[in-house]
Amino acid sequence: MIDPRTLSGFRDYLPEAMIPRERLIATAQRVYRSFGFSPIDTPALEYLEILTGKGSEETDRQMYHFADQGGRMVGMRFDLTVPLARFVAQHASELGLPFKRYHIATVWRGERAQRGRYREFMQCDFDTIGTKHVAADIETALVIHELLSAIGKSFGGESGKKLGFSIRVNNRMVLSGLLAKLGLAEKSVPILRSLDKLGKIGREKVAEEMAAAAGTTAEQSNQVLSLAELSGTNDEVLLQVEKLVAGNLTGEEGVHRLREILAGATAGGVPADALQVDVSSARGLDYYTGAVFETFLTDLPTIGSICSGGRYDNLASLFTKQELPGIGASLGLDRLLAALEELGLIENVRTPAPVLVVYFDKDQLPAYLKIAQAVRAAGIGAELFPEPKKIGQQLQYADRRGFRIALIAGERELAAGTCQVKDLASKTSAEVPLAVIPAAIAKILAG
RNA sequence: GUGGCUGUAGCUCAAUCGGUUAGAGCAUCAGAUUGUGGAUCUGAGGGUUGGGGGUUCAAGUCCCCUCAGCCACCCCA
Repeated sequence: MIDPRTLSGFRDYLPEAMIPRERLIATAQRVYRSFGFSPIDTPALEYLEILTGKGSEETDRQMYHFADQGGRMVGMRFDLTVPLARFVAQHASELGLPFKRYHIATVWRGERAQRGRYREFMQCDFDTIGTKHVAADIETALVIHELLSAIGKSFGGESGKKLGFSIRVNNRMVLSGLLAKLGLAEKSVPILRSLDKLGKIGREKVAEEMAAAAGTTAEQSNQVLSLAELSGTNDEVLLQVEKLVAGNLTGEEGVHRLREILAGATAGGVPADALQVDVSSARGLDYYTGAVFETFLTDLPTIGSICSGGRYDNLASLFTKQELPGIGASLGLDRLLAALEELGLIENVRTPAPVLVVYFDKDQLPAYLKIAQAVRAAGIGAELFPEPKKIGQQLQYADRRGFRIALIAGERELAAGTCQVKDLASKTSAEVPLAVIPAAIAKILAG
């Protein structure tokens, strides 16, 4: 016998996991579409040269790649942003700019699996290509906020539990500006990477790491750290940042754009405390050039960011001479799902249909088929139990799968042209004429 | 990819110093004289103790390798 097993970091999805997963996908689709983003898809495999050298050395190392049967070097997509850059460069003339798309698909990363970190997982990306205007930055913040709010309503809404989250905003121009002032512009990648760990390892370790990785002096490290350590309200932080980068155009522009994002988000209906300026948040991906976003769950920050993104103004430059700036973010669907599970926000439902038609009288199959079809015709999912087992067993099945309603009709009811509509949660039952079954069900489902 | 911890039934766990045929609860399935569920009772299935090798008269228990999970690093959704 072959041991049935799955690779490390790769998982099966049982119905109780897949039902909330599909619900999450549907929520993301709805939100993205409501902002005018269009769906696209791209291949899981690309020529290796398309994918490598876009994120960082580390991402190249984590990429799954191999030679195909024809000897071509191919890679499995590591994210959805790099394939998007290729896609837009290839189809720019057909798409027209600006182009807004969403893309919900699986990506693969060959890193060690952990809680909330998998080797195969789904990302839900949305991006706006072809504009540098801050309106796109603002809209990105709005979409992230709307997305997480909608997910909160869809998942904890009825149980009374709230899905708390906070969005951290930064702009890399602020850091680049300061680094330029300090004569460290060339060293920005290692410096940003060290800085990103500030919350985790503390100021002294970061300073040590910067000195080792980028050769910064104590004074330079100190300047960079003093920027990252600023605290207070968004306005207070920005005032201080402004002083530190004063005199550098890039830095001043970064501060200006951060202010515009905050103001725009407020105008767009985002509560003031939902967005937090965090100057130390830099993100490891090298391709970000401007605004940067990260989203953390208030009750489970340790699982990491569940929705991150930012502005990249020259990602497509490797594929085309046309200037294609972009901005967007990605919802980590599987990580979020792991978090929701851990927070107890996922109800144990193993059926996608709310109604079970009991196969009660073995000679009445046509009547049951007719009833089930009438319910479906009304837009409500209905399953007919596949064999005439004892009624008690069928009800037990309905309970365990999480059905909301059972339809029971025996000889007596069918002769009278009626059917019992049983609310499984309240254990109450009403006998109604066959014609009004859908209405009776709809009433229970709505209540 | 590096390091640490862990691995016994589908799940949660027992099993004395290495000592006979590896147990229990939950879950699953089947019943409890055939028109109403989450309870209870009875019974059944399910394990080469993650896999492989070694030490020993004897290994779930000790050693090595390997696979998987968790944690840290790295990185990130």
